[in-house]
Amino acid sequence: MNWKRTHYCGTVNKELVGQAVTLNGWVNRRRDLGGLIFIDLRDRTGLVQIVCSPEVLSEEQYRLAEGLRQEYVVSVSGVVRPRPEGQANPNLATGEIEVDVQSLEILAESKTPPFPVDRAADVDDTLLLRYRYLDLRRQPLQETIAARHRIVHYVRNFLDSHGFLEIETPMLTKSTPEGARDYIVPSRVHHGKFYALPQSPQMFKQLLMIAGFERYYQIARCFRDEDLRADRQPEFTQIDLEMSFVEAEDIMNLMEEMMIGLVKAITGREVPAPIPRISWAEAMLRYGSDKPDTRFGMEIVDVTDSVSQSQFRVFAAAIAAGGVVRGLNAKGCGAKFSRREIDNLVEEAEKYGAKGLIWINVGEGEIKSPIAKFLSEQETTAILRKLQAESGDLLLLVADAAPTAADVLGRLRLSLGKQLGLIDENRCDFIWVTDWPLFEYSEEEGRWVAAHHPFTAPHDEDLGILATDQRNVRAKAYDLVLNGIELGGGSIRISRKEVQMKMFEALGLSEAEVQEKFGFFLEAFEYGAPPHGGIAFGLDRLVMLLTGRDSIRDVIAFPKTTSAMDLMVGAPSAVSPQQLRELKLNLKLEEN
RNA sequence: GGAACCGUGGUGUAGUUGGUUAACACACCGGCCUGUCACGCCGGAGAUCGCGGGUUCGAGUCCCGUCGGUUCCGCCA
Repeated sequence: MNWKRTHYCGTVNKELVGQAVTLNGWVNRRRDLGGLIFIDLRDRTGLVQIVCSPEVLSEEQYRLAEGLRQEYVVSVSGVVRPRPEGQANPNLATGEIEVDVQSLEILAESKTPPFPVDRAADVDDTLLLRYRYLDLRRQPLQETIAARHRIVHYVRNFLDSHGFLEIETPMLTKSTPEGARDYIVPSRVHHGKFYALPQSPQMFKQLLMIAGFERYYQIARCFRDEDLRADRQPEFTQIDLEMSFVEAEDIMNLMEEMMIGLVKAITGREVPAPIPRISWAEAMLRYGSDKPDTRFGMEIVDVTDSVSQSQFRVFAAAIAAGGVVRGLNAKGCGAKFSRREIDNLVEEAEKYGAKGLIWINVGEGEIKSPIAKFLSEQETTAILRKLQAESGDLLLLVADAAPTAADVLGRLRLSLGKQLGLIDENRCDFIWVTDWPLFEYSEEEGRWVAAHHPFTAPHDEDLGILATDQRNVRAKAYDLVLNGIELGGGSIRISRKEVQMKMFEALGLSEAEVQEKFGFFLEAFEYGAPPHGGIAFGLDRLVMLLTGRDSIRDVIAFPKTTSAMDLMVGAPSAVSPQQLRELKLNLKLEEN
């Protein structure tokens, strides 16, 4: 018997009635009625019912059919026929027909699976991950992994049609000082020396620009040895690209064309072009976040000017220290919230790092607030006007240093937006956040560090203050944000050596350090580096959003647990003494 | 590094105030069953309650530790 399939299970339909077909697949479920056996046969396209009848099959073949169990792999040949009157199954795409089996072959038996493969059950993750190949057989994961393929395929086609070349870069590379903790790999040939797995192909893609490829991309695996989250794995994939002879505009325009097309292709949704843009400073002011969720309003308003002369000590002290007073209007919550609920908001704000949260409950012609008596008539009126307060509203104010006020109100805004059901889950709100600060101050290290990475170009107008006024240097950097989630970011890079040297100087790196870490890179810039820039998107997060999953593990075929273990293969694991000897490594494990 | 929640037959759960025989459904095994589709009916097997220690006459239950999972903070672009 030839066991090779002529059709896929999920594609057998009425048009094939009367035709002989051969199907391959797994036994999803069997219903043995004694003298008649129904089997749902499953392959990656779906299910189809096959019928084994003693009137058609030989005794030997029927006995084979009786022995079938879940997850057996079989090949069946038979004739497609309509189901009898009233026996159609509307829940099945192939529910109007069935296959009358004439011969069957067991290609592989299966042990009873450790968890049900054929139906949704909330099984312990440990078990699902240990038997990941069985979990992957289930419909939702099959669909997600297939969607991931379609997304990558779309991106490859798009970039190919725009002249990009897919070029691989090394996985065994060099540890760099800035950024995340590296995964390191010992060298056997060079004792005591280590490779690092790339956190991103950043320097390589810039070198490819210097090499004259002009347009590069890569579906690049990246590694960061940091603690995991629902949306963070230690190895993840970036859609990474770089272009020469372009400005930020060019990259953003091309990328929004790609993203809008991708969303259309995968979800069928129309996203209107152009994607709105907002500067980082404005995003922080209005949304209190560098990745604003623009699916709802409730924007933050600065009222510092209105209370600059205030006698109220909390306001006066914050302003005297160079801080701000900002607030947001929780529409209708004044009338709706109990005192208890308002107190919870205060507590929440304190958890986010605020010294306190001032609330004003706006009533009909009067206000209720613990600070009502400290504010002058004019101040109150100005605050109400700026926040467009109406009767029934609840105003929430924070007086603090600008970054803290922004952060606290930004988080409160998101939390209230969720709590009040203001977020329309069906919306697909992209926004570009541009003009990021080039530096941020690291309290831990007591110096300015690169906000993005040290190759990001500053704005031309800010070149003069590069090493003197780090706080106010803006970068030619842009992030693409979708529904409050950062999808990716990039920048125009520094392409002149003297600017790069000034950048390192501003970061407080010594000449020797620069030579040791980046010498090869700087040298390349002496041989004709074109102006260039690029961007990288987190593929896993993108797939997660486009398929509506809520964990990155659902979009990676073989993911790791929150403690960075692969429960299927059992990694990480000990290595043999022989391997350690070759590497000249001694383990000095601390007791307990 | 820190916090919270979870861990009971193969799977999902129940298990009262600590009380002696750990319950239910599905899956599994055997029998019956020719139109099922979460097939049905009858019967059966299957658990040292994640692991270690403690309190107690007695621990699935209380306490401590530990391992594993998940979520969050720190960390991470």
